[in-house]
Amino acid sequence: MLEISDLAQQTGLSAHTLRYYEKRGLIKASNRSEAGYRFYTDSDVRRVQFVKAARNAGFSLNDIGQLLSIRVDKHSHSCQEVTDITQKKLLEVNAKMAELQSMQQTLELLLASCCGGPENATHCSIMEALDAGLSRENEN
Amino acid sequence: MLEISDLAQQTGLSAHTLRYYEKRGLIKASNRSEAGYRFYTDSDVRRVQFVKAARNAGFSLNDIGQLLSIRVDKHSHSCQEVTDITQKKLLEVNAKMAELQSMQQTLELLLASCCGGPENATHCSIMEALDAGLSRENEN
DNA sequence: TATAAGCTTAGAGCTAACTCTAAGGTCAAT
DNA sequence: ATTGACCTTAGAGTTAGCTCTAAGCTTATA
Repeated sequence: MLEISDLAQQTGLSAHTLRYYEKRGLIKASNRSEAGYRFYTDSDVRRVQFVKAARNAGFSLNDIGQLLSIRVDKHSHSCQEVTDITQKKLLEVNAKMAELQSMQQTLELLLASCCGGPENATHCSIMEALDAGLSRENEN
Repeated sequence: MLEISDLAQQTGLSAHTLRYYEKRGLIKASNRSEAGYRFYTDSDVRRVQFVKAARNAGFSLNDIGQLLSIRVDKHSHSCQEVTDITQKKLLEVNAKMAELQSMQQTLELLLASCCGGPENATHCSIMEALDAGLSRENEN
C-alpha cells in the first residue's frame, strides 16, 4: 500500500496532480486509512501509469476518461470505439502540426531575410515583411 | 475614418478582439467622436494588420507588444533585437513541433496495431500498448 | 419620435491542466 | 510533549487569448 507521495514518486506526477486527477474522476485510491489518508494498490498504480501513457500520446483528460471506462469493462466496448478516439486525436494533432509548420516556415523565411546585425531597424526586412502582411500568402 | 465594426470587417478580427487588443496596449484608435466612439485612421489599420500578420507567424501578444514598440521607433532598435524575438519564437515552435511529432508517431503506431473492428476490446492492442506504458520509449 | 443597430465600459466567463494556498489533522521520532 | 514531515479539504490562482454580458449611450432610419 502506497501513500500519495509514494505514488507520486513512482509515477513522476505530483501529489497535487494525483488529487486533481481524482477530482476529475480519472483515478481513485482503493483504500483510505482511518484518518482519511489515501492508500494505493498495485492496480491503482497501473491505472495511473495508463493515464500517464495516454497523456504522453496526446490524449486530453476527457479522452482519457473515455479510455478508462473502456479499460475497466473491455467486454462492453469495441476496438472501433478505441480507434475512433485515437483517430480523432490524430486528426487534431495533424491540424495543430500543419499550423505549426506554417509558422515555422514563416519564421525561417523571416530569419533568412534579416541581417540580424546591430544596425538600426529602419530597413529591417522582418518588420517590412510583417508590415506587408507576410505577402498575403498566409491570409485566412 | 472607420468605426470599430468597419475595422473589424477590414481585418477579419472581431470588435471585441480589437477592444481587447487595445486593453492590452497593442492598438489604439487615433480619434474618438464626441460621444466616445472610436475612429480609426489608415495608419491604425496598418498597425492592426501588422498585429494580425505577427499572430499568423505565431508571435504571442507580448512578443507583438515588443515588435510594435520597435516598429514605432525603428531608429532606436537594431535588427538583432528583431531577430532575437523571432529566433526565440522559432525555438518554441520547433519544441512544440517535436512534441507533436512524437504524439503523431505514437498515435499512428497505435492505429496501425489495432483492428478497429466491432469486436470487443478485450484484446485491443491500443489498450494493451497504453497499459504497457507505450513500451517505455516515451518516458520522461 | 420611436425603434433598431451599433457604440461605450467594467468586468465576468471560458478552456485545459494544472498549481498552489490556507487551515487544520496525523504520525514517527525525539 | 513537541517538532517536522506529511496528510486532508475546499477553493483560489495561473496562463493565453479571447469571448461574452450587462447596463447604458448614440446614431441613422422610418
